[in-house]
Amino acid sequence: MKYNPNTVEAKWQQIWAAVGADRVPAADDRPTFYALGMFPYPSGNLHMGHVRNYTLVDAIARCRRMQGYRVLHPMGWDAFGLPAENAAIERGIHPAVWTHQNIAQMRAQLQALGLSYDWEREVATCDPDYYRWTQWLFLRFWEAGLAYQKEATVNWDPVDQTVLANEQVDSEGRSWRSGALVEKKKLRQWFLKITDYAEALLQDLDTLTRWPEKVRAMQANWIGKSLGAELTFAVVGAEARIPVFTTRPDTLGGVSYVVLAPEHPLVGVLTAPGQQETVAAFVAEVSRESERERTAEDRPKRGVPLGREAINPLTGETVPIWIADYVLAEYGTGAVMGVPAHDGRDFAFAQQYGLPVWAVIVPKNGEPPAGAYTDPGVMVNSGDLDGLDSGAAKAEVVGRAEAGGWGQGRVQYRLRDWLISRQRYWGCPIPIVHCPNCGAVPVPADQLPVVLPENVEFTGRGPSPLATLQAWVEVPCPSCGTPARRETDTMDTFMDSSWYFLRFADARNEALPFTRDRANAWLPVNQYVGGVEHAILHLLYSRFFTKVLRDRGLLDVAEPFQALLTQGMVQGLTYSNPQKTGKDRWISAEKVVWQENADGSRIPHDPHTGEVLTVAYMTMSKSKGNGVSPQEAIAKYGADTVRLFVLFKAPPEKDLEWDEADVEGQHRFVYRVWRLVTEYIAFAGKNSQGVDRNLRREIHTAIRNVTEDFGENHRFNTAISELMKLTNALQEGDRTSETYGEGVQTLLQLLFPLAPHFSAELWEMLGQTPALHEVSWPAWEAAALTVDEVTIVVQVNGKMRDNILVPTAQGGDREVLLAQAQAAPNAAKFLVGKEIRKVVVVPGKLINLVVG
RNA sequence: GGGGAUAUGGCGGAAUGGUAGACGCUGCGGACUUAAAAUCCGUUGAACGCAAGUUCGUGCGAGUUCGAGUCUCGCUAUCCCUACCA
Repeated sequence: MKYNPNTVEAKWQQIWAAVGADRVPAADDRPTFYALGMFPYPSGNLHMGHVRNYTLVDAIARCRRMQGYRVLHPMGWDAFGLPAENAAIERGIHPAVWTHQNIAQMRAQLQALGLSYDWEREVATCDPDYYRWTQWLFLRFWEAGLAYQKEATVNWDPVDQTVLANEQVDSEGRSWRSGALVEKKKLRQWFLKITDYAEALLQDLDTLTRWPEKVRAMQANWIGKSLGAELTFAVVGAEARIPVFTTRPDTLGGVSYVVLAPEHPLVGVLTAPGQQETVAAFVAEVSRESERERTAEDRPKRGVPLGREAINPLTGETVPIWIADYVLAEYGTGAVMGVPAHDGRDFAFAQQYGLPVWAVIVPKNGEPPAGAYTDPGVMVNSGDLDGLDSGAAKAEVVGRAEAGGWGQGRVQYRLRDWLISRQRYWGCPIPIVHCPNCGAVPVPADQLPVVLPENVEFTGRGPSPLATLQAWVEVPCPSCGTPARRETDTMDTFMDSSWYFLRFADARNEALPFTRDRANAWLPVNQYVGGVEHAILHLLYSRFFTKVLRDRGLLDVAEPFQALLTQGMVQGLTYSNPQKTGKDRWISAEKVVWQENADGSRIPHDPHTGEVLTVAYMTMSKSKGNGVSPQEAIAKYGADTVRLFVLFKAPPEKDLEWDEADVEGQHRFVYRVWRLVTEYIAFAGKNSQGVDRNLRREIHTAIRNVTEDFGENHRFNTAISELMKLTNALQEGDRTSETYGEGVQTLLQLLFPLAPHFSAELWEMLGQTPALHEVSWPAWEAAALTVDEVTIVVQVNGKMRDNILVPTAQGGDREVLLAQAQAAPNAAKFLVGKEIRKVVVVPGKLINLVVG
């Protein structure tokens, strides 16, 4: 019978859906397993990155089902966000309509891959049934004092009169839509107090032993814990005091100036009369610069003096006070003590403006470097601290500061509170009403959800569409009934995705986002799989949510994701013209002009200029035109081949090169199995007799190795190579033995999690019942793995010289091995005239003769 | 500047401190075919050799060990993340 992937795949997808093969089974005494891939944004089309991500999770989920777990394997949609609003602006289609169309299309694409989702738990974050609970959870944060408002800087497009997201500002600081230079503007914004959890988020990284080291390091860096001190400088002739944060209190004696951020609140107070204009001009100039300009590398540091002096609390010396663009208002106290001798940035600044450099630490041995000396050392020029180790001096200075009331030790985190306000329509409305009497009042739970109004006009200009809808905005205060106004900001979409894994545990609950029991039953996610691009934000926010919800008594787990796998990118063949720079150097594959050389090799050329192109594998992206459509690949080869290819070509965490020849190779493998099994079926029943011990050993070796490869490390690439070996062994094996049938069945069982459709079909054709998705994972028999004789490697001085064959029982017998090794002809050559000084035996493996 | 990762044939990649290169791709040779495709068989790290085999070989340099791709120390290169974070 001819193998037609598309027919076979459609058939089994229908069968599994009809019998509910992928639904979470009712609770019983089996252990649970929660397998999750990061849910996608419904752009409308699946790309290869999705295919790889979800195939990995599916293989894990299917294998765990066969191994006797109750598996939760859900899928949903991260469905709020800007692209839907852009579609509305550009094409006049409502974001909800556009989004739901895309979801329908992508759901069909996922289904064509044969992914074993429990679709009854599907969620879309833009549906009121979901975002109602996002709002409900926001109010739990509010109750806990973890949601608050404050002024914050936003990107403001002066032409369109609208707020822009960071990703809508290009590298030159211009609006993507209007092209106007983006300005900074202060607006009152909502924040979540993630900084309250900085220490817990940092500490618990240690418990995530099955996360990649890389991701844990990235999160730790992002949280950025620094141990140091806050020290206070008094100001000559003024009441004000300047607190600074430093990690190097030992260098306090070397301070030659104090410097504030231009935005520091004390700037106005402290500026001397004669410096008013200079300072005002500098502050204005800095505020005009974009973040990018201000933080650009190798840009000279700039500043101006305030015309006033501060008093060094340790030495009593006076030093000038400056403001400078290299000091950040948001970090620490927004003020820094300038120690040019021991800080690279301060050194550069001091050089620029001729400020003095006073060294107070020298290396233990050797000469101090020409620039700043930032390593530990010995104190000098520091009065009674001289001779002290700089580490000890740190503690001493902090001790004196605490005793003298001018400072104390302090922990500083780099992590900032999470700004969740977005001035847009297509997001979850923040369930708050602003009342002139009561202030910010939460919308009562029984009035949730605050539903997004539908009759909205999208222009891309002016304030958020929500703010212009008077009928929606104007409501009575839930508390006192006074006419009040709804909050018109919506939430960052990361809010929606910070708890979706909890909703899947109880997706159809209409009374709560989830019950505590269900959450506890399924969480933490046993295996989470996604791209490393979410290593910080999504994963950190989800951890934060989980900890807050635990502290609010909504569930009992401290961490949402027990094991994390960050899969590599999918790369495509990429043609670029080295003569060009920028976006137009990429030539998509179908546009490349091929010219044949005399020797038959084909060289790619630019279709416009005729220049020779370079070829490389690069991450697939629209702009490079190097993407491969999953739909086309599935139509051409079938989902099983595509699945096997993405699993085989590289280990999961490495980048994967989409190579058509390798896809063909995988297709050949599928066909080979098909032919092998159908030929066996045609043959079966004739002469089935006897056990083929060698074949049986290969079968059970394959079971053992594949089972191990399906463990925590998810080595699907080597699992598939084991299956290829088993296939090769069967091809060479004796069909008349009864072992052959065992081999064929085992092959299909092991293949099922990876390539479910055609293995299920062949299983059925074999006449096996029940259907393959109900069959459990095979176990290997230790007895089947034994051999009568083992090959022992003979080494002389550690070099392989010969092999000997000995009965298994004697594989560790020193005398036997030594005698045979000396007799082995090729080894013997290297023993002539030499004395054996030592014999090393590794039982069952090798014997090494050390001679001299 | 800080952090993380990686380095093995023509290519993707395998190798609990014990036969380096499994498995696959490509290339080459052959079978089948009127021919081609498909399929099947053989071969495919380098050098020397008729062969048996020998020598070299896992980015570079040391070290530990009977034995190192693997462990230790020191470098180099590439990639990714992050960054005036005081």
